[in-house]
Amino acid sequence: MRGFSVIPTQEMPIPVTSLDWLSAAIRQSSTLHKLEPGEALFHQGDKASAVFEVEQGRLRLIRHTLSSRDVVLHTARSGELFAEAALFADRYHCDAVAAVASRVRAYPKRKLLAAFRKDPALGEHFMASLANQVQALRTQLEQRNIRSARERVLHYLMLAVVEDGFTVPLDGTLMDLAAELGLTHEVFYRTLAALEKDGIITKSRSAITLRKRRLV
Amino acid sequence: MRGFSVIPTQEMPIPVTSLDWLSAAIRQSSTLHKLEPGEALFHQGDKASAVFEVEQGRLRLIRHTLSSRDVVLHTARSGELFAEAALFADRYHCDAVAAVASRVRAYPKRKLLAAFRKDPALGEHFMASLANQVQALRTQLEQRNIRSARERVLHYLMLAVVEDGFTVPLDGTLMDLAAELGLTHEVFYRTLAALEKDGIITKSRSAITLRKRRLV
DNA sequence: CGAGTGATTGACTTAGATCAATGACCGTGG
DNA sequence: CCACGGTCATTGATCTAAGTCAATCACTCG
Repeated sequence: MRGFSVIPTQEMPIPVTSLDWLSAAIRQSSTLHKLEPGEALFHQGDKASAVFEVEQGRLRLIRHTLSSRDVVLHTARSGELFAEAALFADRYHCDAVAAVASRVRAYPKRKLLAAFRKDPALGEHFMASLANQVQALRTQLEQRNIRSARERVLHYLMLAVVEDGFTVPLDGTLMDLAAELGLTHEVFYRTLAALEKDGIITKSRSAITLRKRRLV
Repeated sequence: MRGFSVIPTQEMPIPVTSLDWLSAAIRQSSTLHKLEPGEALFHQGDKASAVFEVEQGRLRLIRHTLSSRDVVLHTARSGELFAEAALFADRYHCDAVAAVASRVRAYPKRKLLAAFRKDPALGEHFMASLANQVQALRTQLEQRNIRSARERVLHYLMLAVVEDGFTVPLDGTLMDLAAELGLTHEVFYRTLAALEKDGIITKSRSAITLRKRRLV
């Protein structure tokens, strides 16, 4: 069984979709949108009316620049919340376009803000979730500063570890993990193989385990 | 004169130190701390009592892992706010250690929370700033997914542009910029040189300018 | 006027990307 | 029940762009 491990949210690198509390409180006023591949959810300059959650699929946030080319600001994946800044902005400052067929839940900005005002605890929740995301993203960025694949992977593993301090449960595919680390899957496989050969980790289908070490 | 350009906060890649409003409101209850190189500001497990701003210097946020080695979660630089998550956590989950002699301003958590409760607008401000940081960080991460130095630099330039859509003012040194882009300064210089040779940009001491292009 | 730092360019090396092939596994439909 | 197509995992061979080492020049600051 996967996807069952209880991982402290702070520890995890990315989505941290603990907007369950959000859903619970605001679900009823949210709406669902289905998008064809290539279809736009909103455009740069549109009135910012909602914050979104990707239920399924993948959306690209794209900025159109004056100097011709378009720039991808972010790719939002399954489970992620995006366009949070819409809460405080008047208009969207980029396009959101489905990269593949996607399903998106929209949380109306006014409702959210109203809910936050009415129930400050809810607002604090949201604030906390943002703060955690900031931390996680900064950590991921720090990780990307590590050039060596081996060190990068180790950096990740040491942080992705569960409470025992040694086990990293594997939830998705290794390919996805490779992408998250900013490595090609080939290099990632090789690196894991090398680490295993050097006795630094052991690897099973469901987890990677750091071996205890005496010396640094 | 540098450091004078007015850049919409959303656009910028990283610090976005628009906590001026914060300072204004809470400055008086904040305290200043001076740190020697190597000196710790707080330790993993300490009661989380404050959020900090680097006024000068550079701090490393370090997590101690069970599997011996320490991991750098983040390096906070001049102007950056850090340990925001302390607001919602009971204890710090990493050490903060001065990388060089540094000066740090501490904003007591209780004061901040109290202020947010008393003046919801202030809280919303803070929330907005967090949301913007999340966006900026995600964008920077997207940028790091671009392997080619040339494309990465272009990606950066197109987003760092001021309102005219073509001018990127140079505030710090090119070396710093290179680091921010995750490139060695040599490669960065070469890339800029190549882009200039190809007529895609022009470069002066104080700015880089994207040349208009007809075709993609 | 020297020391220190940033900017710049050349030469060389290498780690990671890329291309390719193979086997394991899994669901599905006949 | 099995053959087939698809995805993931894995490994080999090769290539190249980015990293590394190194040298030079311009500039600023005491």
